[in-house]
Amino acid sequence: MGPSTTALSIVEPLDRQTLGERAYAKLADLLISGRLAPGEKLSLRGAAEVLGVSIMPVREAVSRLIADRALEVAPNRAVRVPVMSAEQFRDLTRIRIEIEGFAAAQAAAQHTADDLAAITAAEAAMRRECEATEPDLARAVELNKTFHFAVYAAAHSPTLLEIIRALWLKAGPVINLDLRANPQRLAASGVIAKHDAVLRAVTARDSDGARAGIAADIQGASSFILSRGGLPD
Amino acid sequence: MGPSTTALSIVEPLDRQTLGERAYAKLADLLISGRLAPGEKLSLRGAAEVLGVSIMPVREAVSRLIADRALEVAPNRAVRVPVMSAEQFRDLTRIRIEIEGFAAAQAAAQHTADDLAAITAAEAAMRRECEATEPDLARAVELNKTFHFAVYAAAHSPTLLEIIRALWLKAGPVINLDLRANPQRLAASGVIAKHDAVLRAVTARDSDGARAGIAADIQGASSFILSRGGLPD
DNA sequence: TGCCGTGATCTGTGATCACAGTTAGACTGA
DNA sequence: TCAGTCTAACTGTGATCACAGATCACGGCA
Repeated sequence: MGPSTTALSIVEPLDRQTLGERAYAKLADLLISGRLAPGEKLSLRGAAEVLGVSIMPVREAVSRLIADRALEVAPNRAVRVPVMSAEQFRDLTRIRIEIEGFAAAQAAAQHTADDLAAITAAEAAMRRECEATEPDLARAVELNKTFHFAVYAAAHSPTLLEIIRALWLKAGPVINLDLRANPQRLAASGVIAKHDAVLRAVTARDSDGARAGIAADIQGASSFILSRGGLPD
Repeated sequence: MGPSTTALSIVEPLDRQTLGERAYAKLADLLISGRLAPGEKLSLRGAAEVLGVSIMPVREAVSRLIADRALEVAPNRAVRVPVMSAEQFRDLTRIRIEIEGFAAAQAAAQHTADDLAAITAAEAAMRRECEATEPDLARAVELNKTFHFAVYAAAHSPTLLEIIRALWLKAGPVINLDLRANPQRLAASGVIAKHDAVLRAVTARDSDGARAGIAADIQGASSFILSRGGLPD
């Protein structure tokens, strides 16, 4: 054994994440942050070379993302980011409002002091970035995600959190690609005001208010994107 | 080309599903129908031999199921069906009621004549099996699944359907294992009456009624299982 | 000039091999 | 008889090879 049993009992965990998991995390991040555009093709061997591993870990990561419908295989066997029709996007928005709204309501009812501190901090960081003279778009996208998931995490339901993560995997490419094309949406659509409403509702343990706030945030972004008409069908 | 161009235009589709998909479908069916018990270990090579393929397709299937939390890898790297604590099961039930209830409400509002016919037929088949002199348990489980998904399919949302399928993948082992141990639950818990209530609500386009009916069905089974106290923690 | 066959190169899928880590069983020692 | 050790047979993970199908560009024929 080691030099000391007591020392071992402390250090133990030793997160041994597999290469496949790391590849999945990397690809998932690219999707959620919208750096992989809808329709973009993805080569297993190409991705493997970029990530500096063999194609085996990439295969596992990609097969998981395909199972989540975050990627798809074309009839030609080519792997690509799905192109979402306007109707599909409306459907996804409806589901997000229902499920993320539910999570926000649960968060309002069940949050702890730590949860509230995390949510408050995330809201402040997001506000600071958006009100800066020259906002960093990539950072704003990241902070938006941080805020939402700080709220959802306060619902204390791992299963629910996982479902929402899968929804963001699908919505990410569409939403954030659009945001890249229209940076002014950050200021125009009143994201900050809606986040503030959510924060205040959660603080007041107002479940209906939290649900409505999240719904308004999601619906706002969705309507903006649909109004631009960039989606097929 | 072939002997006739007109003939080709008819036959074309030719579903070429991969071995990995078939392995996934097979394993998923085993989980949903509860033939894989919580805690049961699963060997990649063993499963591959049973399925008559190499371990590669099984690896893909298993990694997808692990991503869905329908399987888990123990710290020893052993793959097994997760053992769910009572608290986790309560959490899962709460989410199922919310999401499957939402799907039922949507189904009530948006179903077509074909949907209604499928739901009606599924309800009748389930009733027939349960009221038989000696009901076939495995068949009853299958028919219960058919009825629920006939309802959910009427919501016409592929994304929602996929989420629910993932939920059943988690709940299946617990629910159907318990059902195997307590076959009398089929008659005792009033499943038939609840399904009938759902059918009537959907027919009447009563969204709230459909939601309540599904919620009662899920809650009924969950309460029964929890009352038996077979779950750890 | 326009079109079609053809081969090189890419794709994902599947099989096989290699490896580190764990586990269980048998064997040895007292 | 029992405790300890050590080997042999597993486990999942990763790499490499093999293959069928798809894509695309080049070249020859009409």
